[in-house]
Amino acid sequence: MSESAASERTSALDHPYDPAEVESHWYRHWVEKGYFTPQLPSALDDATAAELRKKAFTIFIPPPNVTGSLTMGHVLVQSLQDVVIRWRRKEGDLALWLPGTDHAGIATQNVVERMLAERGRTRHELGRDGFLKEVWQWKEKYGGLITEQEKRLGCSLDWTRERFTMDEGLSRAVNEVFVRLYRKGLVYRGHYIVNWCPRCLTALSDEEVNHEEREGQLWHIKYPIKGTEKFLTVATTRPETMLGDVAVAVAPKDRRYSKLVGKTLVLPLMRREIPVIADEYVDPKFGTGAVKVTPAHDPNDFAIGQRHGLEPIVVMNPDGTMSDKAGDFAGLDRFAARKRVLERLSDLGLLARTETHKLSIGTCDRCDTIVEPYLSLQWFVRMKPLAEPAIEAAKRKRVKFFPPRWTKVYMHWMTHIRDWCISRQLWWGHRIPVWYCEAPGCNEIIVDTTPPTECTKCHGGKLRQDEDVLDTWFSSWLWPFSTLGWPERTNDLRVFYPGSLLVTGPDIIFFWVARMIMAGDEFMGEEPFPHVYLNSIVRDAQGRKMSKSLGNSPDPIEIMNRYGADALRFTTIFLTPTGQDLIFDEKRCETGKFFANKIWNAAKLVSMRLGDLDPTTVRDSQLTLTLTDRWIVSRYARCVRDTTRYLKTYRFNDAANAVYRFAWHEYCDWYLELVKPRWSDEGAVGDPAGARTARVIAHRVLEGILHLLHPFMPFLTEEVWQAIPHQGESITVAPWPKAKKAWFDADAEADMALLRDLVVAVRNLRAEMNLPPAKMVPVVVRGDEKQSEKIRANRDLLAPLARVDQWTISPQATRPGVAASAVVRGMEVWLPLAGLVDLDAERMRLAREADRVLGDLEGTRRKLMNQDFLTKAKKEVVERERAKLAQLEETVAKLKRAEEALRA
RNA sequence: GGGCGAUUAGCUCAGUUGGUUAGAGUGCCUGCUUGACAUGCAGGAGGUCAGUGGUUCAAGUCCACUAUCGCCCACCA
Repeated sequence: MSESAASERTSALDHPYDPAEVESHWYRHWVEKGYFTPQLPSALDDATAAELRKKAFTIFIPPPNVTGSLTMGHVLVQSLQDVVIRWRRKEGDLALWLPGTDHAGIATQNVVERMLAERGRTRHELGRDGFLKEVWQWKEKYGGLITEQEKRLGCSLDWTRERFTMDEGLSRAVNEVFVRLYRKGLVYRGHYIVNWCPRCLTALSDEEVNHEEREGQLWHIKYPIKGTEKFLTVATTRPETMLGDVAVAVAPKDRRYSKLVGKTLVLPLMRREIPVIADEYVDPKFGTGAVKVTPAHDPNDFAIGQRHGLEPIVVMNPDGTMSDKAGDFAGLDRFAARKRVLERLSDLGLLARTETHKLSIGTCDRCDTIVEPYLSLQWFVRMKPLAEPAIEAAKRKRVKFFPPRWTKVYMHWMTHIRDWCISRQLWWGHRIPVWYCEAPGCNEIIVDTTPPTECTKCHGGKLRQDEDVLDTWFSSWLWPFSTLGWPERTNDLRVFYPGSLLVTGPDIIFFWVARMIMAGDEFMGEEPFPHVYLNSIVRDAQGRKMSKSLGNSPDPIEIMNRYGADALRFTTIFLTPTGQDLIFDEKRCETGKFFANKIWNAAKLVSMRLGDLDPTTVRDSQLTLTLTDRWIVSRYARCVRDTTRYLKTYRFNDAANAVYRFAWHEYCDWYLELVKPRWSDEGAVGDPAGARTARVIAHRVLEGILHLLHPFMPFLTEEVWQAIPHQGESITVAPWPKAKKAWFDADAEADMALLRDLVVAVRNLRAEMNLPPAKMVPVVVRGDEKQSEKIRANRDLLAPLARVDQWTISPQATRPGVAASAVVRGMEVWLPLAGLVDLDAERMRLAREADRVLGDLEGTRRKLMNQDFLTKAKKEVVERERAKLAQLEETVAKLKRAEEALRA
């Protein structure tokens, strides 16, 4: 490398670390270079496809809502995926991370309707087409916000393959799936009780309803028995539904009521005559043992009604007001009606009593309105047949969950699966591909992927498409293959399906994960991914889930502005516990920022000291490794091995931790400090080979750290890597480090541990004695031959770290008069400090230390006196205890001697 | 009503198949403008591992029960 290049290089790091600057330009560069876009040949024969398939590593992003903006939850999920995909890319895989957004039917429609409301308009004024035009406009304008934020975060997504669930291609897949399932008899239409949101005015699936336990009331109402003065008392939590009662049911074997079965009651307030029937469903022990039957407003009652041939009466309108079938109460809101009904019953003396009662209440996932069980005509998917292969997949471990406990949650839902209500009374979404012939008397239903021009039966041209759209998740569950071009057998589909990993929150296991597995099995014959990693839920310092509505989620963009995207990513992952929730506090981002700064400065130091040496051209044979070099190389190898291993098992925080600890506390704190004297210019004069080695090793390990850190901190690592000597055009695509076996050096690690302990002991003594750091001290060490030899050989290395100017090291060394002392690995270490030592304080310190050791010694001694331990414990454990005992006894003796010496 | 998870330093968490003195980050205390970094360096204090009982030579780790907190599932009106 030339002079000028070298100085240019140095200047790149020659200013303080500024994340905003570092993160401002790389993303565009990466995208322009196409690093995130795996290329396939346009003509792809099967053999080549199979080859590429082996190299492919695919992650499908959980598509965020187009209405969304980045939350801390997204930051965590996206960062985790980016870590994996960047790591796999560096490992040489054909890595695809496919981006996109979800049209989010209800959520988006709500947002746009709110916007219209601000302009004083409603969607009904605009009409269906006009409204949809508004939504698309809105989507064009704001739909890109979250994807821009993903770029800011550094997500290495392939934007050339970006998808939206309402894209033409994905819509085709949706229609195809609907039609196939219909023809297989797995999609059907019918009148059933569904969850109805009176605010959103649509049906919901069971998963879109949240159940909350609330304190409510159980009202006991007296129904007069026709032709008598007597009553039959029923209990209910929703008295307004009595207006739609068509019967009262009792348990068949309930003696109390057996005489009443078949008799007629007069429904209060409605004066309708209804029968008393017997049905197994009724639990005689609950309430009064008599149940009012309202088939149009309760799923159980609906079933009872069907068994007994009772006609349901719908007493409520879709918006939650009472219908014209509700007599005097028509037009009242359901809760006003409830109050009124109770008042009237009370006036009539028909309210027997009221008791408090815990009940679970269903609310709309989107708007929190209390959901109403409501009889209506909807489309459903028969789920049992789809669930079977998906259950097998988990049983046979073709799909594995991380952490594994989520498997149970998945299995429980799968084995208790119920049919999926997929029609929504909305405008924004995939229109159901069903047409009804309007020719008089025809009634033909046409289900097809493309709009028919005439009736298949009567050839009439008057066709009306079903008004409803499909549940948002009906497109999301196809995501892993619809995004790749299915139903066409595209090259992308052949190479990238199935994917490799899914990362998502446990809250959408049912909504999305389970359904994707079912769709994969059904339409591709193969599960969409072998591994599902469920990430932590992000909570605030008080442990509350971070959410928009609570307003307790900080804006990630602001955090990035303050700390940097790298810091945010690193911190989030560093903090996320495997399988537990993440408690996030913005201030913690300092961890990441300070670490980035540390790396920056270490690189600056190394870069400065390299001078005009280009370490990438130096061969191993030109190096002469010292103990320090061998040690850091060995520790580095360990770090590479550990980090890679943690990534493989999705222990992301451990991976981040491993790099952090090694880079900071081994490489910076010890290695760089240890080599400083060697690679200084003076050192180079005396020992040019040694100086070169120190520079090259420092550079190599630094570069290795950058590689390991790159998935976590992409911007910083690219900037620094580009600023130091390197080969290749981007760290993004430079190979992931491999730990060579030969790098592991147990001897070097053991020797360094001894030297480190000694340095720490001396520092410790200095601190206890309140010696200023500038003051140099003499040190006397008495250890065995081997220890003395090691220390003597490396004393120049230790001198600057321990601030020692004069060493006495020998097995025969003696106490130098008045001294502070310590025992390290059996070695006695003295700081001769006549006049400086506070004798009393030092004696007390030694006594305390001896006490502590004595405690351990007692425990060990007791163990070794236990006959059972000696005979039953493993031999090496006993041996270890014996060695420990000897060592402890020696240490105590030495400490005692030191203490006594101070008495004299 | 079922199921799951958590309980280890002031705070947030590690702690593999039981086996040296239970670790890390952060916070706290002390001392340092040591030519990369005060976003730093060095040193230190701080824990009866929620409780009880059991298995074992040996339990933070395995088993049972209890307590507290959190989450999920469930059509008792």
